[in-house]
Amino acid sequence: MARLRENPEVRRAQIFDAAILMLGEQGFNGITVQRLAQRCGVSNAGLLHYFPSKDEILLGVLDELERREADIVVPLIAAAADKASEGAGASRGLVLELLRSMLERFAARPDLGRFLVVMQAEALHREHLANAWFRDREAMTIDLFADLLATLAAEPRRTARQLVALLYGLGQIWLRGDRDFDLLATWDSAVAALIPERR
Amino acid sequence: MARLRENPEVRRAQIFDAAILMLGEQGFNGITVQRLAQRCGVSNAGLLHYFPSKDEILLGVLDELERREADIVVPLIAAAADKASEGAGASRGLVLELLRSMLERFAARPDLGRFLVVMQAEALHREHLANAWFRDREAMTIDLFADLLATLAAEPRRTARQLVALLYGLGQIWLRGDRDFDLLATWDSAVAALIPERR
Amino acid sequence: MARLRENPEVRRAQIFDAAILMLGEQGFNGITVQRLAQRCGVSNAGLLHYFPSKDEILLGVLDELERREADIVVPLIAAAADKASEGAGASRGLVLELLRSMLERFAARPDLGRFLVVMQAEALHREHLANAWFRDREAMTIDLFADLLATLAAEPRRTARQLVALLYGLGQIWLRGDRDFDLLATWDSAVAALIPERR
Amino acid sequence: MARLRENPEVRRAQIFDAAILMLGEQGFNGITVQRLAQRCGVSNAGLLHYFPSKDEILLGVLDELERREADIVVPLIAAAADKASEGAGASRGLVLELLRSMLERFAARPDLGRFLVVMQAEALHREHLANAWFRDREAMTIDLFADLLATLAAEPRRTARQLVALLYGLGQIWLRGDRDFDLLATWDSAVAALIPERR
DNA sequence: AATGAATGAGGCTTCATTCAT
DNA sequence: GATGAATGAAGCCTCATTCAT
Repeated sequence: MARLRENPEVRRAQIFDAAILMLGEQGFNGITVQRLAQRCGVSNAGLLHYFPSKDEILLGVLDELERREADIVVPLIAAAADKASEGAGASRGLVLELLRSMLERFAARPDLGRFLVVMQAEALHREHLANAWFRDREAMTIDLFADLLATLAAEPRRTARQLVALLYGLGQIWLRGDRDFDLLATWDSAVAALIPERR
Repeated sequence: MARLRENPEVRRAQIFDAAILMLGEQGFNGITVQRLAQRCGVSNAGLLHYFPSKDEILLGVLDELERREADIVVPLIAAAADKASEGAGASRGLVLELLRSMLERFAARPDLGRFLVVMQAEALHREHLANAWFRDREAMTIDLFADLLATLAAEPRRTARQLVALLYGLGQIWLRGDRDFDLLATWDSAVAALIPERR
Repeated sequence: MARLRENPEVRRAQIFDAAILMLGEQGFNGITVQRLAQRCGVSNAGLLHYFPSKDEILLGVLDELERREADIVVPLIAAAADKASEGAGASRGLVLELLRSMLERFAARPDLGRFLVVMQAEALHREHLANAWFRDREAMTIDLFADLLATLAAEPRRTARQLVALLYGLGQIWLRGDRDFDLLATWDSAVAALIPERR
Repeated sequence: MARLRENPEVRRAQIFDAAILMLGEQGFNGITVQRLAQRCGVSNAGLLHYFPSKDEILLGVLDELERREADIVVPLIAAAADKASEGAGASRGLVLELLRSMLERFAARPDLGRFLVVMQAEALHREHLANAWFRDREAMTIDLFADLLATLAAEPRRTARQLVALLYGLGQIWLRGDRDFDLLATWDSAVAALIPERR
């Protein structure tokens, strides 16, 4: 057998990508350590050398995702807050722009988007491994949106929920329909409608 | 063993309910013929006496759901169309009402809602047993909405997608958050924003 | 495949016998559900249809053994007690006879003897599945012997321990040496020496 | 990782001790190269650097034990033979003393005793790695005892077997019962009974 | 209608071992 | 001397399914 010794960092990244792909296709219960290993070009046992168990694979992926997300989202928000401080009048445009950039990230990595959409639904159940992760993530997102909308909407939390719902739903429809419509335009128009213009 | 001979119709219904519940919790790959049988108070083989295979259980449930849904939705739409024909001016109110009634049905049966939300995401994958079913259902729903919005929105299909997305997303958030906000009010306010008032 | 449907009682008995044989040869960690099943002419899963797990196989065997042993030993002791009550002077002979009959049972079923010898040693460890079973059994045996020796030995518990030790040890030596000496005679002579004749 | 470079001799001794301990607890099939390595503070591969395989670990331990034992027992016997040659009358006392010293060694190192007791039983099976070792050892011990008893017992081999049996059995009972009785006294009294006093 | 017996396939994980560093 | 990477081979158990009763 070709016992290919890879750089551990590379291997881990490779496993992450494959896991995101496969989990997004088949869900946690649908994948197999075996098949995941196969796609990574590693043996069954070889894969478990990096992650002690199947559970840890999912948790590891979530962990990594969280880290990456933080690296990206935090600066975005900081930037928005920065600009916003210059003048209150600018904030609606800034918020729309921020929201748009979130969807752009989604659209840029459909595999990741599918992973999130699928796992999120699977994790609805309280006993699911990833339930807490998605609960927390959702709560944080709603909180964040509500903060951003504080002065823009009469009921910021409600509008925040609507936006998050739209994000989930449009993403899913877009993925299911083989991306056969303009996701960004649909999103923008809905956002514009949901965040009322100041008079 | 108490070999309880049940009325077959009753048993089937009982199995349907249990299947919807468990599938909504754990997904198709998460459930087991064994465990489903257990919850129905039937033996492993006893369950498969009603459904030839695990696949058939899911397909059977979807079939049944489709039938029930048709029984309910068709009259609703007919009624709306009926009223609408009386005068074009009335239709916005009618559409809002119709949409609201759809969400009311969702809210009334959270187990069923969860089943749909979870299976729908799981079925994103082209190879999934239920992929076609959910694709068709979504296409029909979008078509239906687009028709209803024909004269109410500038881009009826786009608005239809937004509404469907909102439906999915709000449902999921509501379920995940233990129904800790007013689903109907949130929906109504979003719908009102997305379907512009005629001037 | 020849899907031979056996009488469940027969199957269980068959599994018991095979388990005793194999456990006596290879110990608990040395056997395999697979191999045990093979020797019983059942499939892997077929075996686990009778015992939910490998652990349960051992526990089941011990349970069954306990039951059988009780059926045999209790009457023996009752008989001894009965005879003994006729006249205290007779008891030494009775005790020797009783002990001899225990060893005869051991000699009659070397497979069972080996099972007990091997598992007993393996179960020395506190964490072993069968530790409690063998502890209890040993305590009971020592208690029983001590009772029988109450009037025959100056220190009944000490003599009881010596007898039990001899029982274990001779059994093991006999088995290891391919039964190349007269077990009963060796035992009788030791017992006679350890239980002093009344003067 | 702290790649602690240890003196090889020290490492080997350390591994021996850990192996004796773990083998005595869990038997050969119960231990794992991994776990043994862990207890030694070495990596998996690090352990196998000292012993080419798991089998070799056991064989190595037995080898080492044999060497140590020879170093101790040979002088003892020589001394006994020496004294014995002075006058035949002294030999019963000398034999009792010699036997006692064997048990004292057992009592002084319960971990080693447990190793011997457990492996000995496990090795009953002809196919066992250590079967030959324990057979040889037992034969030698019986031979030795029989020699010592040549003039002291009517049937030296029989008495020798009884003593060896007692040695095994008492050791095991003592270990199982958490050493809750006086091992040496129990042994001495049995030995005294089994080796008849000269008249 | 309903079940227990039985099974082949496969899933997660552990294990002893090899090899390059 | 010592290790991490990697693996093939099991091992226990679960699963969907079949079949005779």
